[in-house]
Amino acid sequence: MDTQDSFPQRVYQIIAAIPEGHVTTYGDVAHLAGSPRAARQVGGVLKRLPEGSKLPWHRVVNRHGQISLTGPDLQRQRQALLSEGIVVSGDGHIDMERYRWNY
DNA sequence: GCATTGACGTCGG
DNA sequence: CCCGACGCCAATG
Repeated sequence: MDTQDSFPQRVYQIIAAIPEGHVTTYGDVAHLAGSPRAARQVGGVLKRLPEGSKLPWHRVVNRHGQISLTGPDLQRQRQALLSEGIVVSGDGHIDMERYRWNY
């Protein structure tokens, strides 16, 4: 067990705390993780997510309320969000005023 | 330990 | 409103 609350581990906990049907931004997660300027790192960590992680990484979008991913990954995230009852445009636009969540 | 990368954010034109 | 450039910070090689 890693008693060290390293950055990625904190990110995991924060994302795991996002209620279903809601989303948050990389900047918010980074801020909650203790580094408000490490928004890139949040994405970097999620990109290299270890296999088996059940984290709802699809509930994390950029501050524009749009999915930052591209290609098949974008569509995968979009489908996941739709499955949670979140309305997502074909380009990945989400109504942040309605779904944005923060601790 | 150094150099490169990147699922972001903010500013300027 | 759209595009380009810079900055930030931690992970990865």
